Amino acid sequence: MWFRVDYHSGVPIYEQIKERIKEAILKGEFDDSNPVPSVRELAKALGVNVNTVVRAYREFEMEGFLRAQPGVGYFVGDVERLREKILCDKLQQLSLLLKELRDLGFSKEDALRILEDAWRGEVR
Amino acid sequence: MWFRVDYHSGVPIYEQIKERIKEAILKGEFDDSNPVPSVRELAKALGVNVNTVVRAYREFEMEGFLRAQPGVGYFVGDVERLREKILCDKLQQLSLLLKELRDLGFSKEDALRILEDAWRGEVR
DNA sequence: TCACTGTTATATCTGTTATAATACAGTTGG
DNA sequence: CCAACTGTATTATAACAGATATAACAGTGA
Repeated sequence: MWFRVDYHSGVPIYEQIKERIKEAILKGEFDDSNPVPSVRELAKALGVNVNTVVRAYREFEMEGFLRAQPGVGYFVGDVERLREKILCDKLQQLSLLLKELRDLGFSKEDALRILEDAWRGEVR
Repeated sequence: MWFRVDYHSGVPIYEQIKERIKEAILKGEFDDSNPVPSVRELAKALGVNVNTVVRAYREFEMEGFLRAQPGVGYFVGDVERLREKILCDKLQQLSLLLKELRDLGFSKEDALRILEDAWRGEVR
């Protein structure tokens, strides 16, 4: 498997799985020749219980980003919608965070400098 | 009391207390004539157990933002250090968030617009 | 048929959160 | 001194979430 779970991070395992699967979907790492791992396969590879993977996948399915096909497997849903949802969430976070910084006395000019730095860094 | 705990938010009560006390300290609402409420007083006012308030105060003390004086009460610690620590944490969040937005294909120009909006809004 | 797939259910263990009830010791003002 | 506050400590209990173990059932496809 391309990642490991961290038992000491305080973050629930099923949340970690959702996060990693989400990243992989966004990077377009899944297709017909390289499908989402089955619940048993992923559980075995990560050394966790099947139910834990099931929970992660089912929550993801309810959010519309995975489709379950009983007897066959899980498949990626609407990637573009996933991207838009994440973008929307992060924009809200950004707006909130900036207001907090402003209230803490942070200057707009310094915030601008951090923004420039972010776009200066290399793209993954 | 100037706030209430939310039993249905999923956020532990002691965390809610820490957050509210932190905000009050930052706003300079505590001094000799208006000290931090005693553990029993706050517990009674919020309708929660003393131990829950104790946990909140003790964790805050270990972070250096409250000083316990047995027999007397709790007092605010180094407010400026608290402000700096929070600022540092939020700047890290900002940097991370901006890089994520960039990787999601968000444009620097749109980010700039959100930044302008944040500093345009009213100050608390 | 066989070996996969997802689905469902039950029971159990663990750690965290919160409560309740005491008890002890330090501080302060009358 | 004493009463009424403070913080501190301990023990027991309950509730809940997270994760596990185990098992069974049904759909798919080579």
